[in-house]
Amino acid sequence: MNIKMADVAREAQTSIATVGRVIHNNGYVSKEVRERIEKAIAALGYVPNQSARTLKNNRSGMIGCLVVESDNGQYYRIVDAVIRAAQMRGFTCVTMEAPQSGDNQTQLIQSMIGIHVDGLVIISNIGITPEQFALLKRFETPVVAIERGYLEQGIDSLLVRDFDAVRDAVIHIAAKGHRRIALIAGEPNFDVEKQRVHGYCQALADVGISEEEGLIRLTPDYTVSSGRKAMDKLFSLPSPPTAVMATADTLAAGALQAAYARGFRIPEDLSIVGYDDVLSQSLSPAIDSVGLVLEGVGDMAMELLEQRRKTPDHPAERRDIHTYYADRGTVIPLL
Amino acid sequence: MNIKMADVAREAQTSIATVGRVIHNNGYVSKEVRERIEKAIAALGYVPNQSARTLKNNRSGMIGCLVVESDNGQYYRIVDAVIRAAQMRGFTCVTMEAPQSGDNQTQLIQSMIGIHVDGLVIISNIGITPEQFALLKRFETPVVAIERGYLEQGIDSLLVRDFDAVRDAVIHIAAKGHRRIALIAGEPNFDVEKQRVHGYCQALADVGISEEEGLIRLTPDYTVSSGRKAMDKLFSLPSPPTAVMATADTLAAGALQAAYARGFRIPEDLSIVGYDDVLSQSLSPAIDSVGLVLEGVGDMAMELLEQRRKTPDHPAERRDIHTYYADRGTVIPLL
DNA sequence: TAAGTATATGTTATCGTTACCATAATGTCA
DNA sequence: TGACATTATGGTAACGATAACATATACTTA
Repeated sequence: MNIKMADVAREAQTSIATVGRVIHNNGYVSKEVRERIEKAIAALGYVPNQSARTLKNNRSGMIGCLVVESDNGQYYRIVDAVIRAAQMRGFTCVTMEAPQSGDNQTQLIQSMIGIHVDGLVIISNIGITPEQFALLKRFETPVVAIERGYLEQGIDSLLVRDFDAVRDAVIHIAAKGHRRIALIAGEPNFDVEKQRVHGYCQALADVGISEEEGLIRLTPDYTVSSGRKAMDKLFSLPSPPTAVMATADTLAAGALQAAYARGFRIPEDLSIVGYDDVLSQSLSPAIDSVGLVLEGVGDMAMELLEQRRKTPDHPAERRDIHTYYADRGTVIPLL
Repeated sequence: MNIKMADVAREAQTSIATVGRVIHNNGYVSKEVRERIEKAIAALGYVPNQSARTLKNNRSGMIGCLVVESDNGQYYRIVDAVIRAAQMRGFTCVTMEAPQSGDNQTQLIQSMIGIHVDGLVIISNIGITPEQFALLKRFETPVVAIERGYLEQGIDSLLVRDFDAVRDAVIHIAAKGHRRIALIAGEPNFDVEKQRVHGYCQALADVGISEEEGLIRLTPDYTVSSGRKAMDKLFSLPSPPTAVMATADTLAAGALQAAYARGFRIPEDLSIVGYDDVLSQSLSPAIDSVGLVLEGVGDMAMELLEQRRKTPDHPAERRDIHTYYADRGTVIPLL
């Protein structure tokens, strides 16, 4: 039972065109007719057919959100921010998830084009191919990338300054007198993780500590048990670290488990800092962590899309997702 | 630059109808023409216009996912399951989030109707009004509810057997000899939480322990700090509990912090069980928790929608989201 | 050979909304 | 009293895909 404008027009004894004027609140409509139409809309429960509108207007009111799966699994917080920001501006968000496979992505991007999204947010740390971007360009779909950048391909990107965040955190640790600072990180296959490892190294260089290979543990994934194993390895070094920086809260949580298993106390026996600030306040004790300021992320993404829509040939822009350091007292001065 | 079937037809020197036959792989098409058309589709980068299809077919290929915000904040895992299941079946998922306000929901539901979703999944623990359901019914939109049920309103519902899960967990605790078993739960304003509290009480009755008001702590929210405060209160009882059941991992995490702050050890000094199994394996020690089996949830939702579409007047059906008990050894026999 | 069927292709009304165009009654100013 | 806005309303051709219908060969089979 689909009510359309024609039904409303009949009910209000007027024409489709006039109903359109009331709905869009433009043109001339007499008070009486307007009231009759409004009454008819309410009575019939008329809801505009979005497909017909999209077909006619070439604008769908939809924003696509393409998630290429990443191990660190924090993406849903970003998706959430995007959905909220889109909704706030009257857009609807369609979310699609791509397993890492690859060619499947092309299909999903075609679906996005098919439903004629007014903008596409890509959340990923693995590659979208140049051909895929070309496809999007052909359909004049504004695109913004989050987490991993594609600036060189002319795509506006919204990135975390992972390098700076880790560097600052490690400098903070060193400032408390620590000299043997370990790093537990994921495999630096992805740009994000490379930046973090690099930030750690830079910090050491900054404060004049020489890098020591044994203090860097790269795990195959971001699981708690990987963190635990990494910390175990660190503890069994001839001279173990007095502080540890983990590039994920899950890894830090594992490190904590390893420490407790050996009867160590936090932070007395080991200073520790996590990353993402998603688990850290739940641990015992709540630990320091680097968090992302997600409030503005959705809005920034929407702004970039809007800007790109208006000026499609503007050079690609990079914006920062800011970080904060949650100090919970788990980095203490070395005795 | 929008390529349509007419463009493909021109390029392949044939008619729109024949292009349609190739696209839908039905009717008769000669080998040569088919090849010409396929070549043209690839060359032009033709992508079907979904809006036009929806308009003509009255099917959008979209599933709506309406999230009415709940405090416990685990909803995104369910959304994720729904998105995956929808995608698996060739559907696209549009997600909308409703703040608890209320009337805003009507607007979102109208949007869903406007884009002509083929089915709507409602994830919420607060109310959708009968009028809103009536609206959906008028547009013949199949609906399935997750987390909170609306069986009495004829809506298929997918529910967690919270009552049984908590009851079983508490019985498990009691079986180890504990008699003073505390409960840390949220305010039972929502059905979900009521069920859990009720499950706890029932378990005590089952094993012949008399309920003791002081051992039940209801917190205003599900934050870690609320859990900590609740546990603090429990510890300051004249005779504190020897075991505690929390209805959220965050609450359990808080309880753990409170225990450590007093120098207690887990599980030697306090047996503990969490809920949701989302944080618990990251804690030190990893604690027992009740988890949800989310694998099948998306599929069940899709099945119910499909069923409802085929038989709109079938009586409302209830299905269970199963739970599991993750035993990590934090419930130990009472000495 | 007539009748029927399998193969192959093209024409066009329809879905619901929009926006441009036409029509016409009234009001206003030189 | 024309000329021209202003107000008010209605008709209809797109948008792109679909499927019903029309048409026309070639191939069987009675």
